[in-house]
Amino acid sequence: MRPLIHPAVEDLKPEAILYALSDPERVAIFAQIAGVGSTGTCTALSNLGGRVIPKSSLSQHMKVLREAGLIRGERHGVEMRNHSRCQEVDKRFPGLVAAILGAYGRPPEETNAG
Amino acid sequence: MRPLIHPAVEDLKPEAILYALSDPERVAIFAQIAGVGSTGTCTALSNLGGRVIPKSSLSQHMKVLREAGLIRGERHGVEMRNHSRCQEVDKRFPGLVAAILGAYGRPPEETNAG
DNA sequence: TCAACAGTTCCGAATTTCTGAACTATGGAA
DNA sequence: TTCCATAGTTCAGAAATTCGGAACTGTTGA
Repeated sequence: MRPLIHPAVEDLKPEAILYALSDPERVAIFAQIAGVGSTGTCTALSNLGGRVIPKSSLSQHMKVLREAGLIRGERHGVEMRNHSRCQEVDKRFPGLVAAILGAYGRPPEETNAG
Repeated sequence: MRPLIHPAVEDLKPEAILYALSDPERVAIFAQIAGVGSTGTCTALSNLGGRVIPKSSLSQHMKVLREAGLIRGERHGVEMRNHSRCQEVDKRFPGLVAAILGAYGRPPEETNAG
């Protein structure tokens, strides 16, 4: 198992963030993680919006979000807990994540974006 | 030659906009078009940032930007003039384009974004 | 009618994405 | 320890997408 990659704030790339959030399924995952009261485990995320996401696909989605710098994953025993890095991203690219979630109709006030 | 497709404001999709702007080459093209004093023709856009973009690739990039609703293309005689639809997009998704261009280090004040 | 020009479409090669199957890592029970 | 269950990752082949040279379309002017 390779170690997880979490880019430093100064290494965040707009193109990676935009690409990660150009997929509605990843946006749903990210919004869930950024939302309040989510455990952010893959199990909790595998059935968003009615479709069951295969776990290999979900793992790839998480990797894309992680390597874009949007979420941070930490192993806790057998499970992985994911939480958003909105505040760090917002420091680097002010208003970006909030504007994107807003465009998708995911009000930033339900998350910690912005 | 198929007619050009320009989605109506109410049909704009965030995922298409994010995808279109997740490629730095397309961002450079879009910023050039959104910038002041650009003719917006393909010829004027084929040599941005030092690399010569093959014209078939450029045509595809323009199509992606057009169908995302970010630019509008109009035939004028033999050439195509492209101009940005920032103001329309901003009405639908306030602050989105400005935040994205800002993240790429393309100050919105040099364009008509936002 | 012809040539030049601006851009589009075609199509094969290269790259990327998707997902079932196999695998790794951790924790708990016996 | 050994075995099993759980959570997620990695592999690998199929499907889809992207890239770009060549051929093409449509317009203008000679």
